[in-house]
Amino acid sequence: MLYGIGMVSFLNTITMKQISLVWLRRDLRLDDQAALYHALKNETNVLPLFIFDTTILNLLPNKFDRRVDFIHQVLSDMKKELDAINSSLLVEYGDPIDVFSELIDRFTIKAIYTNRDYEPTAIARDESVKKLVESKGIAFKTFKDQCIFEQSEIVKDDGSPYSIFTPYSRKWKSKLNDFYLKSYPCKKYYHHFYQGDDFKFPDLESLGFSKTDIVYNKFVLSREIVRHYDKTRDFPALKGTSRASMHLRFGTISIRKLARYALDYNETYLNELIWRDFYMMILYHYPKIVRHSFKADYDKIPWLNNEKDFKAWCEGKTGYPIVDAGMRELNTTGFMHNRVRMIVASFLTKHLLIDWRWGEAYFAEKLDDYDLSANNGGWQWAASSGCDAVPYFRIFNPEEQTKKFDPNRAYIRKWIPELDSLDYPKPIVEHKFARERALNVYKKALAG
DNA sequence: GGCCCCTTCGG
DNA sequence: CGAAGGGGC
Repeated sequence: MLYGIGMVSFLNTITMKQISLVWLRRDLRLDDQAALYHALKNETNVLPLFIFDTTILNLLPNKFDRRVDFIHQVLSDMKKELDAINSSLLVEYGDPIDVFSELIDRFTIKAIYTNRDYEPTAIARDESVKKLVESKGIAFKTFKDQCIFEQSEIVKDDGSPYSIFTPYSRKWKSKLNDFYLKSYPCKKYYHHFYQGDDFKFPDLESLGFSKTDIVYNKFVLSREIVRHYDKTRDFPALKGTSRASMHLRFGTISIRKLARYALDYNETYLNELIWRDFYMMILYHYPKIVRHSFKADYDKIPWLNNEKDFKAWCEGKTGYPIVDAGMRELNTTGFMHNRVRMIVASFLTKHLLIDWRWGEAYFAEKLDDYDLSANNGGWQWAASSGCDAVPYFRIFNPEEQTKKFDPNRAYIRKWIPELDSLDYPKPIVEHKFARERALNVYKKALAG
């Protein structure tokens, strides 16, 4: 009897097709995708896998999360595309280590292909998965896909990483050539996709989440916006930015495609893409910045961290219209124009002397395009604690920023309809007083 | 064996 | 694009 059961599972194993997995994470597309390309080129029976990672999902306080809904919609589209070529998509739910333990028993897996992620927790996760699968004789192969240049590809002549953007970007541009921007021609090897069984696709509710107002559409970059980017990007009332951030975050657009556009049409736009590479590189080399100031001295600042002020900032009730408009845009849509992100971050860290970590955590919760490297970089830039940050004595004046970048107050009025009524709050702190206070607190902390 | 040219190939 | 490698001389 025991012999019989063993025999059945033995037969199942040897008759089962050997497959290779492409573990999708923030690269949710089937074209110009590095890991997918290499898997399809080198292997047969290639099956894409996505894991709804409970170690991430369990930390999301709001079950109406646009990001989870977005991923779910993207995967649903992808599955249709794969179904159409008689292939499939494997979607799992759980801690990746447990999921892979289970998959190793369920399938005969030859190799796992995936694209590198540079966040410390992702690096640790991938290390432990690699250890697990390699102990079972399964290859674990990783590729560069998220950025143009990663890790130590752009370093100073002595091999050390840059911490100043301008020389970094110069080196970046000098190293760039068409080959780095070339699209990975995945379609050429589509016949190597796994053929056969259809795998169950979970609905959003079974993952513990609910439908939101987000609708996923394939991202189309506007050539006109990129062409005029340098002239329009700072005006939040205009449609002057590419709105690519969420697609870059989840990989529904290829960075190479955007960089080709940028190179052809607008240098300023290209620089913004280089900032993205720069901050990913910085996070890779200095993972301590997740919790600590890049410039250690700045962790000596005695933040006031007034809860009432923080709440007013979060809710868009500081009495500073440009700040409040930004926060309301964020709370309502999950997005905030980048010029306004800088203004609200400067206001929180300098006017209110609230720890940049509080602001960053709030953005992490609310931004649909939230990305650790870019957000940490942006917050530490505004707080002056970061690499190549704004100097501490440069404090954005909200009124001056408004005059320059929202002169007709069109953006402000869009988000604050009650602006001219008594319902709109008085400023929670006076600008001149707050500015002097910030200067004194920063100066004293950095001197001591 | 050494050099040059041309093709291939990598991310 | 630029490096590497094969073939011809």
